[in-house]
Amino acid sequence: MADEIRTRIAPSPTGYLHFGTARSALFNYLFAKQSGGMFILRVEDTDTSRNRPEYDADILDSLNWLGLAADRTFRQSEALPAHQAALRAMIEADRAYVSKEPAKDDPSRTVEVIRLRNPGTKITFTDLIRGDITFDTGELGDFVIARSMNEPLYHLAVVVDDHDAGITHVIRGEDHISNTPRQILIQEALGYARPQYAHIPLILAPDRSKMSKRKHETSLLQFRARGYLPEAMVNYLALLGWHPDDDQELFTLPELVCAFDLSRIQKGGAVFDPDKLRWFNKQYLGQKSDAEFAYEAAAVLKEALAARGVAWQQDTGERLAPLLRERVSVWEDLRAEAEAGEYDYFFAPPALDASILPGKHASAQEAAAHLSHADQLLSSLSHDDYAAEVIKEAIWPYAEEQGRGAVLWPLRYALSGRERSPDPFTIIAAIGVSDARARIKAAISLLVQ
RNA sequence: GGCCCUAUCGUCUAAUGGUUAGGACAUCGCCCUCUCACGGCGGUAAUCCGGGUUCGACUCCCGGUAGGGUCACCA
Repeated sequence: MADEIRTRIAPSPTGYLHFGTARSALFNYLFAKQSGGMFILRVEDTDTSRNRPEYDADILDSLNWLGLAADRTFRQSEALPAHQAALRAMIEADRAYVSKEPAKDDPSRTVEVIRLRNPGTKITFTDLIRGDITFDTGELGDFVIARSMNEPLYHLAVVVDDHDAGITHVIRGEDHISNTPRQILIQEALGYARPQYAHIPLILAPDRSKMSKRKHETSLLQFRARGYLPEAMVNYLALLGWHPDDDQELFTLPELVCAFDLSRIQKGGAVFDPDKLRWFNKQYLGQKSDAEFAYEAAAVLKEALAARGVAWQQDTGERLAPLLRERVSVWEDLRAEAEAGEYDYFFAPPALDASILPGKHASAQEAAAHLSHADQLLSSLSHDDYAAEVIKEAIWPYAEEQGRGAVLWPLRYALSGRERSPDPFTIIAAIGVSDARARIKAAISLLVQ
């Protein structure tokens, strides 16, 4: 298919996959897929001094995790013969030449590098996002395209590989704009057709500088480990620099494929906003089935509680997990809260502070009386395992009559030992009636002593 | 510094000559409520500056200013 659209992403395995690269991958994927084209991954592994196998694996893992698996995968190092052939052709045609010059690291030694014979023309290319961009290539000089016949450099390798793979559209970060004229010069020396270019804006740090691995969290792996969902990542990244023609914000990957439009990509850089990512993550967490959510929440809780030595009870855990639905945006939040002891009281009686126990609406005496009455009401429930609604029905009329604050605060505090927590009925449903009554009795004795 | 790119609420953005400049996140307030969370309702908040062009500029042109990118025998 001569007019099939082919795009590519070309990361180098010198670090964990950066989410800027992930967004480039997403845009390339969307653009190719919406016309039934091909999305190609080329691992640029020619810098042997900086490559690491684990980074190579991480690129693949991360792309798969996002659902952006490539149709074909290449390693740039495999294309050395093609690079050499291109170099020979250029030298033969006198579009490049071997230059003997002092070595950079050791000027006393002479080396041979291969330089492009730069015609120094003005190059204008049409960027699909920014329009025509013109460079005067005379300023570039006869730049080096290979360290030797066996060591092609970036610009040469990119041009040859893109050509050989039949890449029709180069969609990449804005930081490559100034690389484009060099690559066009090489294309012209080789007699290759020019692909279409689209330079997408960069993802910026809050100070509007380029995100750096040093100062910011940029690896996709890290977001995954913190409990972000791939759907949220994809959705957020898509909207960072692109916008549909209406106000829709929630998109699945297939929906993005349909809605995506290169011409609606923003020109200016976009500041990464963790809060909005969290919001997206919450939306997708909310779409999980109850069973799936509870299973994953329980796993996070269990691990965190084990770390602080709190004995996990499976039945309580299973009743607690669904309650977390509206309280979690990202799994790491839940983990952090659990590790800080926020959920201990579901598994062990809390320590109580007698001065807080009565709350604002009741004296110590009144609170004790209310607790005692609540205990009595609970005693009418014959077994342990009731839904929160049933427990509420048992206690609510009394609370209405006596003042909700006066009854419910002491009750809730007696059960949780916390000034902030879910409502008492929910807690009782999770820990069981008999356990709840034991805590209430303990609270009463604290008040009357 | 040279070259290149960019410029709408705090942030992501909509509006491609005529809108009370719209939406989302964040934020604030109110409601719900024993507390927290969730939810509902509402508010604050923006066209970088200066010139043109035009009956009319967020929108087009020019000039400033600001920010960013890039200037390797790295990718």
